[in-house]
Amino acid sequence: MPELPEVETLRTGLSEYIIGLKIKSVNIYNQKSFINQEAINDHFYGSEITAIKRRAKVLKIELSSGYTILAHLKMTGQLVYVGSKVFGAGHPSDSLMGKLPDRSTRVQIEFSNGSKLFFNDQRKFGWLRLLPTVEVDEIEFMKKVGPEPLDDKFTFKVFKARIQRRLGSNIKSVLLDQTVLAGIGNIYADEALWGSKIHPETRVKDISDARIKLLLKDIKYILNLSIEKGGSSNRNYVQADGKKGSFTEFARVFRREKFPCPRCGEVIIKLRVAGRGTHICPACQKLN
DNA sequence: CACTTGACCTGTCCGC
DNA sequence: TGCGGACAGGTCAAGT
Repeated sequence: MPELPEVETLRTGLSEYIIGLKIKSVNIYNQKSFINQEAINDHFYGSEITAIKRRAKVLKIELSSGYTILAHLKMTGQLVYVGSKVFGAGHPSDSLMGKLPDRSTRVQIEFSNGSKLFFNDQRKFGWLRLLPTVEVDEIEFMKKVGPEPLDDKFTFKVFKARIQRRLGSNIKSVLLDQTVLAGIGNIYADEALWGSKIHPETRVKDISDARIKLLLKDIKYILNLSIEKGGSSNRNYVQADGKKGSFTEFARVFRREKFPCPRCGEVIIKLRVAGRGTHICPACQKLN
């Protein structure tokens, strides 16, 4: 899915558009895409959106009813707001008027002012889940998920201790492990490893402190840069108003196999690590 | 434990 | 053009 920068971009966009709106109705086209539907009648209809937060790759849309909609987009989920009736002609979501819902729409939420929020998800892996706000941080995922990498408290010392919980594992799987740290996925794992010149199959115990320091620095750099660019839009991801992010243009190795490494000119290759397509510069990122 | 594979789904792309 | 297989930004469960 959407990794941390994409979900964060979505959080910002949605906050601008839907905070304060009142939920009028909901259409659920795919039952599995909306968990805990039994709470809809009493805690969904008529409530207002009060805040939108993010933890790891999960969005928390808080309602005045004391309930929260959690949203996980997984690989292909989108939350798209169509609000031309509110913003008038020329709003970015204009181009989507009349195009949604489409065959990938799993849930449609209509607000009392006539605007709509669409949850589209080609592969149906993502979900919305309605539960009491006080229970959000008690669910299994929230309890076990690792720290936020962009938090000021996420220092070298913390990062090192977190990754060294898995000393014998290759660094790429560890970066993808959400219980070690939150929010990194396949794109930013590859980008950060290239930035710090670490081969993705390097075992954690073989990485020096100096290198761990560089890796942390690059993780923060790359996540912040991507948020600034509105996230990556390789395939399915779009922002809250349907626009694409531009980070992909700044990717240095991800899906750039056969292109030259921007640092040394060597040809970028693609491998399979941790069961995922993995892109490296074989000259910059050597194993040992 | 660490690691792999399969499952969940749909769509696209590539080679024959 | 059609068909089969591989692959796609994520996470879980089960198997080795």
